[in-house]
Amino acid sequence: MEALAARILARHSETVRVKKAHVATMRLARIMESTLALANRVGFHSMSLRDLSTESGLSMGALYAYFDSKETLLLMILGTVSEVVEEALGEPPADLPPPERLRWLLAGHVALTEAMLPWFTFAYMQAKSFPREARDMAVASEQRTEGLIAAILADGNATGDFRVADVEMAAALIKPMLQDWYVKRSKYRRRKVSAAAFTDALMGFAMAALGARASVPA
Amino acid sequence: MEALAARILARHSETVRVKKAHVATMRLARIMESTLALANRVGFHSMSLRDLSTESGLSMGALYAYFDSKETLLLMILGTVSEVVEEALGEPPADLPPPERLRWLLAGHVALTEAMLPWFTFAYMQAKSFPREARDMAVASEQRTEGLIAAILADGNATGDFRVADVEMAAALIKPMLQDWYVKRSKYRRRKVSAAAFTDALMGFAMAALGARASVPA
DNA sequence: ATTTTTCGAGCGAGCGCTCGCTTTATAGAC
DNA sequence: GTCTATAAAGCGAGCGCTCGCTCGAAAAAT
Repeated sequence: MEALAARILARHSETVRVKKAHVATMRLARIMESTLALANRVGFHSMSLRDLSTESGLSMGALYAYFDSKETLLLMILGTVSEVVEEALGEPPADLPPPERLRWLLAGHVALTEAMLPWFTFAYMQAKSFPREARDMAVASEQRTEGLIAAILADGNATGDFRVADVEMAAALIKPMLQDWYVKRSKYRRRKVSAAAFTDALMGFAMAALGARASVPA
Repeated sequence: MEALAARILARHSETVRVKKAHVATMRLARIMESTLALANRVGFHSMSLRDLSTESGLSMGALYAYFDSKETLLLMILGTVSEVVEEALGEPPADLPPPERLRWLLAGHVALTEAMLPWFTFAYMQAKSFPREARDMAVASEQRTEGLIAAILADGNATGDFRVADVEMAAALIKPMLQDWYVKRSKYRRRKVSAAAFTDALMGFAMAALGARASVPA
């Protein structure tokens, strides 16, 4: 969490008015934690900054030393999510054959959303009904993920590992399944499905649908 | 739209204070139209009743003759959606073999969400961050859909049409693909994917993943 | 003439955000 | 170590404004 706060501080150094980095990082971490908890409970829009003040233990004035508007607070979170996704999944290992590269991507996405669950649920749920910039950022990040899937499918068609008629459509169908892991997290928790079990099921489902010649070992 | 308004009137006859049915139906239809348009643009919570007053052409006071609170307005929409889903898809034709019954369900769901797109996007996007009753209603409706899929898969396993290891998991993966049609409607519109094309792609994808012995004709 | 429907100014509450002030941390002089 | 000057960080009442909602009166329908 503090590592993520440090990233935010680096990216928004101009709007954060607190000068000592270690203080700013610690407080930002607490602000993010409180914001995610509150916003995922009642929605970002319904979360008042007085609520956030109470939850985080900082005064109204102190909060505004870390962001200059509620929208900036929103962009801090969305920016962090898309940045982390790009870093963790943006360059699939080209040396792996497509089926294993697909598993790498799916497993990585599941692991990442598991580790940063409140961040991803926030980005998915809140971004829709908010200002242009915020929504564009969320849409771009989703398209990026879909593009990563499509690229692997196209490669797999070329190598003969997959037999996919419409690469874009297949990627468009795989992505919502992948997202379901964090969008409907409580459903899988209730059914006691582990991250590994979900990844295996999704991978098996996708491989069969993609006309893969043989299944890939876990 | 007026047919849907008539249903709402029947279900909320106690809160609607306007007595003449034809007046109430017409106004309710306009209120629903305006609400869906506004809420899908800026979010239900951000939509003020003054906005709704302007958009619908009714005064603040007139609006409150049709619902007693903003939350009731929300429940009117969510209730209509789950009611319509249950009526249209609640009883799959038992005489069809499982693969064709699956196609019936998927095609029906796509057609229904296509015909009532703003209603479904509203239910999906807004319900999350709202009062208990509203959220429970949305969750129950989604579980119902997933249950309908699972029942068909189980039947297909019994007849030998499908070879599905985990029926619940397979249904859990198919549903988000199905929902993607209306949740990400603009994506498919941009790519010029028709409802029929989407249904075919989804059906083909699912059948392959379910280990079906042969494909089903459209 | 009476009921039915619509109207919109107005209410109190709560919103995002500001700003004059207090408290806390830091650093040089002795 | 102690004192003190200065900067850094935090505070919270209060601003202007919009919100959901009400209600007495006007308008329309019967």
